[in-house]
Amino acid sequence: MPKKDRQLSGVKEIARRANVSIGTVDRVLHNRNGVSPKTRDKIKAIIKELNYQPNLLARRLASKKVIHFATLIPTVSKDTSFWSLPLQGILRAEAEIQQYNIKVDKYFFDQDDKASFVNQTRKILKGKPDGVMLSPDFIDESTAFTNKCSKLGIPFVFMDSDVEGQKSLSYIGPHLFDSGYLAANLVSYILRENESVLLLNISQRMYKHHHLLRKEEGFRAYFTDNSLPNKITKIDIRKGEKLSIEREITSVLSRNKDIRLVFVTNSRVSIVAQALKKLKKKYILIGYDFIEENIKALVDGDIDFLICQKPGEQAYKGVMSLYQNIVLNAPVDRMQFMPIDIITKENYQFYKN
Amino acid sequence: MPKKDRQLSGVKEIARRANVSIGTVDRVLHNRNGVSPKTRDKIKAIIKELNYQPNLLARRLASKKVIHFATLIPTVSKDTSFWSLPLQGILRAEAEIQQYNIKVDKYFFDQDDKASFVNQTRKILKGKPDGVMLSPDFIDESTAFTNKCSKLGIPFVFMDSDVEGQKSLSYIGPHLFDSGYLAANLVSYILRENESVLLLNISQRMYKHHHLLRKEEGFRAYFTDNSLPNKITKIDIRKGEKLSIEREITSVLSRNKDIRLVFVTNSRVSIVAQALKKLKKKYILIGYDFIEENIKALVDGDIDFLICQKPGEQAYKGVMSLYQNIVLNAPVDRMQFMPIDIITKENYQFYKN
DNA sequence: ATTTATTTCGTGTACGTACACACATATAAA
DNA sequence: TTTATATGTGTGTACGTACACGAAATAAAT
Repeated sequence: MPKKDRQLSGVKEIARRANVSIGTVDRVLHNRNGVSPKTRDKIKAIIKELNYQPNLLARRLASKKVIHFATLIPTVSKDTSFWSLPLQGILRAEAEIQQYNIKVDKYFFDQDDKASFVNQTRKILKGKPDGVMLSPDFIDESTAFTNKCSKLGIPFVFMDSDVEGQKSLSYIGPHLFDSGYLAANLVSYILRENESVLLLNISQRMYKHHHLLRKEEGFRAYFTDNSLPNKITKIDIRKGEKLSIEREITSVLSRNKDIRLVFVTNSRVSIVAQALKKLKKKYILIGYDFIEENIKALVDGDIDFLICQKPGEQAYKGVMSLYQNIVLNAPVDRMQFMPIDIITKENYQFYKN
Repeated sequence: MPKKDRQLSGVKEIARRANVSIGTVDRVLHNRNGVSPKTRDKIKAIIKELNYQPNLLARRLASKKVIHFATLIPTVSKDTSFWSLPLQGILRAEAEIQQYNIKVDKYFFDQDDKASFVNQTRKILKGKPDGVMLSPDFIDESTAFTNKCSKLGIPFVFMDSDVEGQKSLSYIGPHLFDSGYLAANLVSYILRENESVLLLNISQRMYKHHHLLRKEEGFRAYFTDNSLPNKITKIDIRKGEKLSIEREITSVLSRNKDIRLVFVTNSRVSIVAQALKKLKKKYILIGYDFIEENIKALVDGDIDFLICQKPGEQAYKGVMSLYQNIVLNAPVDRMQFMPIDIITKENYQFYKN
């Protein structure tokens, strides 16, 4: 009886009911030609009637064709090693699903070169992938790209940062607002009433600025929600070289003697650490991301807290979400926010990414 | 070359290297006897060397044996239809995975009868399931049960409520504290300064009380965090019958004329709605759960807000998590908090569970 | 009518694993 | 020495689907 149950669907059963061979059923299932309209309609009707759901495991096993995923992330650059972890996550996911005849084509772009991004998206489309995961750093260009994907029926997921309004399968990354909010919560425990905060938005890249703003919003929201009395001094730094950054910071700090805590809204915090080190006064320093330079500064006591999002996990989940959805046809959460972790000198060694 | 790549692992390759047949390899893989210690060791070494990962798709396809999941949730009782939605979620998950030779055995217990719970857990263990999903309503009994599961190597997931400290695969359910916090946020928009709140914990079942307390904590935390001036009057009601509930409520309200908003920490809110209806004064009423009685009261304007957690989704995810982990061997998030939704008269019809 | 295209369909093999069965060899009992 | 019983190993078929190949049926051309 259980045997029969299973037999009751499947190509064989369809073939039996339609008085044809499974080969013919297979042809209509894949919209291949070589089937007369009459039998095609008949088979289609039976498929509908039985509500046939192909066995995805068997399908993947038997299929000759390789499924291609494309990933598009920044290259690991000198000024931040951030992207090496996501790459590892991608590799880990690939190792896991490669046995199912899935290949992950890895594309990289230069964060400072919009053209390289566009260039890579072109290459990706040329490769006709079955799914795409990208870090949509350049918003307009990402939008143009994912629009094309939508048109071509290629599912895509965003990682690390989101572009709202796009029909992405999923977003996997930090909840920017919340992570700013959390940072402020941390700050509230540390700061005394008469002390104030320096909030630093350091980004050469204009297009990334809205990320920082989200975090800033969250940060300020906490202050408002809890009516904290502390002043927040904010400066935007658009330069790249250390020296001018240091100069700006030193200048602000000398003007605002009540500042005891510096909050950097992104991973550039290690540069700030170096700047603060040269000053006599000891500042509390909070910033983002579990990257080499920052860990080093954390160990040295030059950074007090790092707020992290397991970047490797993010990328891993991104690829696996494609697998879940495309291969296994399983639903995937539209929003997959990564947990927000607080890393200190004491616990960083236990932080597995 | 790609063909070879795939060939390079798999039982066939192992067999080739060990100069045995795949049958023998199969025997060591499954720890079946009938293999000489010498060849067994040899094969084991090769398996390790190749870091052989069985093709799970093929395995499931070929396996004769049915995988059994057991689910344990309350029966749909008269006083709350809450559990019909999770049941539907379970059914939906089952429909999706049943083609992979997976069966879901559904067990139910009476929420008012601890013995029935214990009884069902016994039955479950007798059935030797490959995975279990349960709503751990009775904490001690659940702990005893899941401890046995751990000992037997049976993975389990908690749904709807969590028991901390257990080695569960995952918890899928609401974030109780946050949902209370959110409720308070809602309240803060509604209440004027001189008005106050009535907080109602209605539960006959003592063991469920800590759930309500978590929500209450969250609720109060928001008031503290934002230093809201409004008074919170709280009463615990331990009765079951409507009449005495109504009497208690009426009594408190008559004593506290400044109350304009009633917050019920669970799904029993529809009973409160009926009580409030009889009074002249119009109260704002907020409660929990998308169940029939509550929806009706919502439509009638007797409840203003319902805070929900997509109970069907919860159960669906619970079963699917077992599938992910046990069948596909994919990692599963330890904590899967459901989004907290706010339902009103205006949007309830669009709330798909 | 016969040949030749063309359309339509069936058959066989493969994917990687599970498992029943058959067979061989070795050891024990007759 | 023969028969029985372990013990070890190989072979074949199945799971549900994909796809190449070839056969049959039909249509078009001669």
